[in-house]
Amino acid sequence: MEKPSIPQGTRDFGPAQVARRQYIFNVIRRTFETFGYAPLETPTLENLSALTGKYGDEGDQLLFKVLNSGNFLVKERRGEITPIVTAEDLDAGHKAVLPKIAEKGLRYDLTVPFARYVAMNRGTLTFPFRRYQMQPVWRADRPQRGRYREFWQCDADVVGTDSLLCEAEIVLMMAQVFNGLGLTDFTIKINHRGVLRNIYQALGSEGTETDLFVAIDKLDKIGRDGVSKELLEKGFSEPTIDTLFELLSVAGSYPEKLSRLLAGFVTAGVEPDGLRPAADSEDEGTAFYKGLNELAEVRDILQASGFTQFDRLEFDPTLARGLSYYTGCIFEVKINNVQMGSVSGGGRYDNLTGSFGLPGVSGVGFSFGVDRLYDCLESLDLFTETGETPTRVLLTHFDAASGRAALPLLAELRAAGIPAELYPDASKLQKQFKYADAKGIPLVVILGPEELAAGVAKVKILKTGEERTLPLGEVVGALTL
RNA sequence: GUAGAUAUAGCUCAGCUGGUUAGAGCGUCGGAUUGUGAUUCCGAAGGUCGUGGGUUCGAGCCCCAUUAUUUACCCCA
Repeated sequence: MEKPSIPQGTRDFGPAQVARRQYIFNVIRRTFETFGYAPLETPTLENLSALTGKYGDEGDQLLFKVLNSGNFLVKERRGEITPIVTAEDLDAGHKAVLPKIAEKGLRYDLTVPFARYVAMNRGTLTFPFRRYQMQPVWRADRPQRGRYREFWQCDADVVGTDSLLCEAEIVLMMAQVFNGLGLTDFTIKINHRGVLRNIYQALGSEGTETDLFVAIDKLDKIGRDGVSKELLEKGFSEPTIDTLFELLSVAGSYPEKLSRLLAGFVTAGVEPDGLRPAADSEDEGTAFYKGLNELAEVRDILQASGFTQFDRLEFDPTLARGLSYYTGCIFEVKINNVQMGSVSGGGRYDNLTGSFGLPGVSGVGFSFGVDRLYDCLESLDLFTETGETPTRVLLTHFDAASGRAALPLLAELRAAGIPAELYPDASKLQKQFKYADAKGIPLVVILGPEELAAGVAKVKILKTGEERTLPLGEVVGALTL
């Protein structure tokens, strides 16, 4: 017989796990709704063409493709058979064959399907449109710690405004969720694609932007030497790399880093996005860089909103993030006292709906990785007690007569909203008690021949061992209290 | 895609330089207690040692292949 198994990188969730996961979902959902986001669900399958090209080359390779149904090799119409995959296609390799045999794919994230939805429903939506979405996504990645092939994201996005209030609210929501889950030691990292572009410009535009971003994103992981080595291989010169590290080494608080980078960009002669008139003189004004400026404003809005956890918010100019659709602010959150990749991330995308025929709609959003949050909470032992079953009361079963006699009480309990079950078999009472104990059911009602004769029921509280005898008619009332 | 580790009872793992009938703890089931759980005591069931080859008088142990799991890289939630 074949050993039962499930595909690599997927998991079953037992009752206890589901209860814990629901707890996480509820904290997130409550936060999203508090900020005015409305729920949305989209299909598991998307047209492959809607997914490709949005996540960079690496991302495209991680898409799960779904084979066309039926005979995907030939098309038969009125007896006429034409090949779908030709010999030339096969010669050209899998990349030529793929789009002909797989037209659908599993969603890779929730942001791109959302952009597709917005473009399709532009006529009926009221902008700015805020939506949240909690659904599984799939990536054909090699599974390892904190990485699964099927995992759940909780996404909140707002489109149709480029107000930085939205960015600030993302920080507020992130903090609210982590605080709500009891995860106190977190760091929200923030950066801006504009800052990264300015850094690239400050280097005199050597090499390619992507190579630069990919390399510096790894700074905290492989260190300065590792990044230098990688950049040298990508064609950056040594003096350029020195300039880079000088820029990246800015230290201090969030605002201090901003002003130091500003000075660095001016020194390097980076073309500013404009000039801001000086406050009281007739100077030529100070250089104005959109990225730095927006980061400063996000912080101002947070301050005005009563946000206090600035020690948890870090401006990190090395944060890059791989998803290629980001254009403005970018976010990433790490839980510090546990070894786990980022548990949340997001950013602004100016033109994601453009690829679906709706240009000029800016959006910003972020996402929580539920599975990683779960792993963090578990390794930090932060789950409060969650039972294996919702059942609160177990009715015991002695024989056919007592089992039958318990049914009215069972119905009464359920009608009163108390989750209850009757042990289905007339097993030994010992066994029924063991069952209640193993499942964490707090109350056992004993309704045997003796009790029935007297018109009473015994209610036992398992935790304390306390047992009370009540008239049958008062049981539900006593348990409701 | 690249590199490493692991695979023995339902679960977690022992198993000596290759040597007779492969062990423990937990869990399960039964009994002590025929109407009272979690504690205690007694007992039982449960394994073709991932799979397929090979070396050997003899393989859970050594060699080869294969599959699965897992860790790191890449990338990401």
